[in-house]
Amino acid sequence: MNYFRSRVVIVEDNDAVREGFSLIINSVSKYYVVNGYDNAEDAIKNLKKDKPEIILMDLELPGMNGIDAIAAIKKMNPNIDLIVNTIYENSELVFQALCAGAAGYITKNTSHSELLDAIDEVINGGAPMSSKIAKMVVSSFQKNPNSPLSNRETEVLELLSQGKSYSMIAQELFITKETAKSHIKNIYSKLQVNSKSEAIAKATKEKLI
Amino acid sequence: MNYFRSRVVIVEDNDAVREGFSLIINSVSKYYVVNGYDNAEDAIKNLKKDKPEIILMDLELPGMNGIDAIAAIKKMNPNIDLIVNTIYENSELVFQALCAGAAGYITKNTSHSELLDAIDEVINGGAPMSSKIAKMVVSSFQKNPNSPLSNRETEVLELLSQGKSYSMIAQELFITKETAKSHIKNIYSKLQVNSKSEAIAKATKEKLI
DNA sequence: CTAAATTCACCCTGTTTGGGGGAATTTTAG
DNA sequence: CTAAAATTCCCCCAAACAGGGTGAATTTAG
Repeated sequence: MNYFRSRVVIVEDNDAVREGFSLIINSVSKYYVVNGYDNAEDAIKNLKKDKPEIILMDLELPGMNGIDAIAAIKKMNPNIDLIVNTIYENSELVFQALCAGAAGYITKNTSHSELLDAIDEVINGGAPMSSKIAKMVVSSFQKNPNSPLSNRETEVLELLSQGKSYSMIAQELFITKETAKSHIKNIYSKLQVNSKSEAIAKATKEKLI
Repeated sequence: MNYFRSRVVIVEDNDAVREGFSLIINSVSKYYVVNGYDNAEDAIKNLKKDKPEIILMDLELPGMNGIDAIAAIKKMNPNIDLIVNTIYENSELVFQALCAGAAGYITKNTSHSELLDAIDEVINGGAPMSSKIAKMVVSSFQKNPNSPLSNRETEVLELLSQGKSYSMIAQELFITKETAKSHIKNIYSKLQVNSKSEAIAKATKEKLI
């Protein structure tokens, strides 16, 4: 009778929490917790046997950390959807987890029904996120409004970041190469860098472009 | 008695849809639709008078388009939260809207209760997104698994993208400058580019790094 | 085990970039 | 109106980069 239930694996080092999740998830007929692990290594070792469609993953684990585990699992089987479930709302961790391949990221203050909603979401091809996480993710697209660069400088930097040379930039902006160079010099001085790629790196990091 | 109700403005060119939204939003005591517009220009003109906390914005509008309107409104008052409400699930538009400053993005097949939930979400500092949109946004963080580059080449490219020079890359990887150069030449050939910044631009676009 | 791919290394030459100046005109903000 | 910022243009020189070619040791995949 488990033929039509989605297979879920839980990786969570706190036994009480892990067993709690199991009960919640098994309480609905759509899902079925095939196994729970208190570390990533064991979960990975049994991947082929467990054949989960979904993994609920803690980040703070003994031994291999959750981020590396996500990358490893995604490499073994890209079809598995991983939902991070952690106390951390630290932006570094969130982006690392998503880059590693997490499909969703929910924090531990989530209610039982929201946990089940999150699983429903990934099953339906969505990306469940807690409120704060979603905000962080969306904000990461938005430019820094306090850019030290002038409009023209930003325009030049934008073209630089597209891989354009001085002369190509000059052409596109209908100015001479020397003027483009002058803008670039000013950009370097404002950003305190001294090369194209450094400028692009810094501008990307600070969301100036 | 409207003192404690959040002020909402609706920008939507379809009269029936706009009036429908008004009814739904006004049906809950937390919100209050101060005004509805069938174009962005009028909405912007009346921003100071309307003083909305939230704007529900269509993208397909006569005259100024929704993306530019979002940017303009955010520039005038960064505190206003904009929720895009559109039929488009096109990735270009989604990212443009978020880059312009949208706090949320929901598609038009959303139910009345989900619309109200979305407004609740932004009020609480979240970023409401339809399922597909959230997936697109999260996927945008993930690397392309079919990179033509070798591991070493990816490593070199990563350092390039951080603004490092040939010699710095050589140092960090414990190889000679000439070897680093050799890798970079191979990268250029594989990506069909011929400069650092072009390589970075292409690699970023194709999510190779 | 063999072929292919990756990693490493060197040389030479021409182009692009970066750092140092200086200077005029137009816009913007107080 | 006026001072500051932004935008435009120019020159010279040194350093970094790109393109060409060559060759060998080491891993990886079939």
